[in-house]
Amino acid sequence: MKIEKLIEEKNLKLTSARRELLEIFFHSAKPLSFEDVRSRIKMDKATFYRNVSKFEEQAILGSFESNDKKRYYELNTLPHAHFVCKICNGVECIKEPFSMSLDGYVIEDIILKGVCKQCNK
Amino acid sequence: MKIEKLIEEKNLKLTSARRELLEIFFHSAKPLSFEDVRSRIKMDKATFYRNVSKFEEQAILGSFESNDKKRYYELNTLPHAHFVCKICNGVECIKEPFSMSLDGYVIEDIILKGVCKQCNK
DNA sequence: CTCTATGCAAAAACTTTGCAGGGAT
DNA sequence: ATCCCTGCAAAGTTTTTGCATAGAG
Repeated sequence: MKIEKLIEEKNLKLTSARRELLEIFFHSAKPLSFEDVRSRIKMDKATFYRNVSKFEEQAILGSFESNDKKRYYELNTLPHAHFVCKICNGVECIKEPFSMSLDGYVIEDIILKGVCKQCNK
Repeated sequence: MKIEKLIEEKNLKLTSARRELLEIFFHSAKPLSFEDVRSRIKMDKATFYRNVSKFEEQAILGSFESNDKKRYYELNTLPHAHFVCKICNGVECIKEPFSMSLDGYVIEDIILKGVCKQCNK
């Protein structure tokens, strides 16, 4: 199974906390904050943050800071942009691939801020 | 002078704290955090945050959350993108205008994340 | 058995709020 | 004189760290 493989490749120990955490990310279409994860499973915040940090170091997860002072994490898949709504604070992945270039800079992520479809009605 | 005019237009009182704060923003090429402002003038954090919030309500300032958990503020000028470096946490304004559109969404700001020119060497 | 991971509690970092006194109009 | 603004202190939020115990390999 992919979780076992992923953990083994990175020389980490597969604990039940890590399995549950990765399961959640594998099944989520959106980036998730600690609060989001916590609403799905009981996990100590220290365990959450230590694990997502480790997973980021290992390039399993990526993250960004939203408008609401929370950090959102997601699996490192294809590069794509994110949309953060300033009304509802919702976070969405934008499928369309981005291609923006700036001499001398490495662009790894794009965060678009504004008003989402829902709140725009 | 423009500061007096701006404050009067918005029906606010012109205090010395507000004058100093706006002077700093008028003379800065980059968005600034409380820490940045604090290194230039002595101002209580409550005063800083209450003022920048008020200025944001009045559309005098705009802001965004960076990678370092700090909020950066700047004068509301022409829409432009920002670059946040994940190595040095530096924030820069990107002059080139952006044009990105997504059906149903209102895009007001774009934050590019990655590695800046300096750190890329 | 050894070494890393977990959970709890306390601390850290940034921002917000309450309150009494001060200043702008 | 009135009403808004300021500074200090305390509280609120999210994330990090210390430490003893538990669990994976």
